[in-house]
Amino acid sequence: MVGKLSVPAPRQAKAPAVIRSTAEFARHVGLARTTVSRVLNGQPGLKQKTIDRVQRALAETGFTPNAHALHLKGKRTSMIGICMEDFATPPAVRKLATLQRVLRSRGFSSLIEVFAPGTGREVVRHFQSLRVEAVVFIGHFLPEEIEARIAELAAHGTPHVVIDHYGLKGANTVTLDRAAGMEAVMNHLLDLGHRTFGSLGITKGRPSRIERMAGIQAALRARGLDPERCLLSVDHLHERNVDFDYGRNLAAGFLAQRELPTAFLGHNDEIAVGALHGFQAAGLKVARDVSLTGFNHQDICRMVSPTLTTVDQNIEETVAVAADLLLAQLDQPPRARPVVRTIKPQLVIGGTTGAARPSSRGSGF
Amino acid sequence: MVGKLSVPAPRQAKAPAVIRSTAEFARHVGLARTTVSRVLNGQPGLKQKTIDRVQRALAETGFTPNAHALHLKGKRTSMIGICMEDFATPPAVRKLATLQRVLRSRGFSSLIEVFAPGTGREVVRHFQSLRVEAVVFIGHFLPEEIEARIAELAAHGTPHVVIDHYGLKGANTVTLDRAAGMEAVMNHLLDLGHRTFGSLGITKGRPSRIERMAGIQAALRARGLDPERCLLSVDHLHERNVDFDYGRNLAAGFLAQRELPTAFLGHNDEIAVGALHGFQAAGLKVARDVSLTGFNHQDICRMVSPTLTTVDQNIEETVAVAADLLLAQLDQPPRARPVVRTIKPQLVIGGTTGAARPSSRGSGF
DNA sequence: GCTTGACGCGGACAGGTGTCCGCACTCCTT
DNA sequence: AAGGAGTGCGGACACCTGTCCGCGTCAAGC
Repeated sequence: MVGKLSVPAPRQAKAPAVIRSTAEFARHVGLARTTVSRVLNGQPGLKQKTIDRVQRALAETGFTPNAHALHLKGKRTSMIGICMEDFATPPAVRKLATLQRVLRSRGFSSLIEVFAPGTGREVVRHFQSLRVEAVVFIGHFLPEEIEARIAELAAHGTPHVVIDHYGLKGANTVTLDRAAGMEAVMNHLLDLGHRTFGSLGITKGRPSRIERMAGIQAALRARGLDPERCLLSVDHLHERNVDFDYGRNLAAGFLAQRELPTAFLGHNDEIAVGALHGFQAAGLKVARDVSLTGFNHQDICRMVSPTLTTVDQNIEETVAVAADLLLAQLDQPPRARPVVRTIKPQLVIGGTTGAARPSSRGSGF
Repeated sequence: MVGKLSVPAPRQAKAPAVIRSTAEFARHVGLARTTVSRVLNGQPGLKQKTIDRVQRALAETGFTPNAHALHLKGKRTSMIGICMEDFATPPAVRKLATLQRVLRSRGFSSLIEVFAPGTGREVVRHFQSLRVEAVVFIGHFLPEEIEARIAELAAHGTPHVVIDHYGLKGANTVTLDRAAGMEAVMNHLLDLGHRTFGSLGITKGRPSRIERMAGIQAALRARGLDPERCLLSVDHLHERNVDFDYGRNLAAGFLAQRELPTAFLGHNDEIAVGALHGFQAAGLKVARDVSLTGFNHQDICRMVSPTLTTVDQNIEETVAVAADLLLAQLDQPPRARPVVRTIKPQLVIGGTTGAARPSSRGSGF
């Protein structure tokens, strides 16, 4: 009775072909459709023997009620739409993985699409047609496009949350406080005696209180230093294509200059690792000759030598906050104003940062 | 008329709240439900003016027919269930990303779940209840569990394909020919004069013609060499936890031995990079003193110095073949016998492999 | 002004589900 | 043996859609 799970289904069975509805299933069991339905939904007033009969047939045939019909009857779809910028950014993938796990544990399934420029309308329409209960955006997008989509979602009463893209109008947002991250990095370096800093891809973006540059400037000013003179850059000289190569080129660019900062701030870990190789190739000993930091705390930070000082994104917390924010909206009337939460990152000290050399090549300081 | 996309919806509009059905939408437009339906489905016999009226309202309200009701009417769900082993393995994530893109381009959406041991039944049941059109498995799973799930899918006439897990009974499979990959690696190293090889995590798994060890042995035998004497291992001495650390530990393990092979075969890129650091920390110059290879051709291969010689998985082809195999099953009766396809990988030569030193520490050869 | 064709309306059905309700059968109890 | 509780049956409805069909309406052509 139990071990009868033969693999491809016996050839000449009385096989009810494939059971596709409760009606067929009931016929197969020899009961009325309503009776089966009552068993499936745990209603009282049924003999234990009958219940067992249905359960057994259920296990044997693997029949499952049609989720679409259930939804039509008013049951929630328990589907969450997730829009990814791409699958190529490791931290974004980690957020997706974490989010999927969290949603799963709360009984939701994840419908994942890539939200490429121009396809946004289509993607969101598709989610709407499937009546997803909410939509999550992970990454950075074209502001006008995502704002339009969020407006559409709001018009339909579909909750949403944006992870990482800060400053969108009308958007519930959870994002890392990158300023705090850079401030921690700067304080670490300043404590080590560094006074001149090279930017590796960190540029002034749309100014905001949580943007990287804001944290750098705040840390410098807090010690009475002038950001204009302390922070150097050769970013404009190089094209950003592959981050690793970009980092190496930036390092070479700095080395070609007259004045060399004592510390370098990588926009992310790949760029920092690229610069690490650039410096090492030039014969410098990183940490002793120059200090170097990354951002994101990816696996690669531990896979280089010395290990990279970097900033951890606190992805678990980010996703937990985002999920809470999202699910809290499900059974409530839409909020009047969007909610914005920032997450504090954490400095991870590795082997690429050390005390500033008393006298570098002369920094004009 | 067109620019009226105000963001949070005007406060005191005559707002038809949220339009959830064609009936409501039709009422909003001022037409009969059937008329609207005809417009939506492009049926003839309608005045252009009427069509325009509906289209305009459609654009304004963003109404979308309920996909679940459509499916109930017989329309295909166009959903594919994807079971991932995890999100932590970069090559697996790249396969997922590629597959998602390919499926999207063919009009299918991806429902992604993690197929953790013990949860398989639940996951597949969930897919079945949503009436997905097919299921893809990416990664390695418990053989009995996945075989049972595939049998269930087959019983319901749901097509499937397994990517990467070779040797499952009754499973349509697309997998990399790892033996061919290792054979290419070995021929490359043999051509460079190497005769003794250290295994970095490559063990004899379930023997099959496409398993790594088979390729190593084939290459050695083709040159009249004895695998038993040429291939050395200290794998058993160390615990495999974090691959990078494992690789470094293995390198240290070999260095502690009396005889040092001239070439080392990494089970994957992380292990190889770990070993690279291990060797470099011991003062060896990789490529000159020892050669080293990885597997998978991840980004990290170019981010170490020297760049890692490795094997590319040909992920694009793998996924294309898998998708074709999957979609070909959609409109056809189930095959009697499962289809198994193997993909040829490609050697990528980097800077970690070089000519064998004429006289190593003595290899007993 | 009348005929005719074009066009929109509204009722009906199917698809799978859960639930309600009246009915009939079975089996136990007295 | 008869009453009654327990239990299963089957019809009906709603959910939302696409489609068919008969009917009403309106405008154009003569």
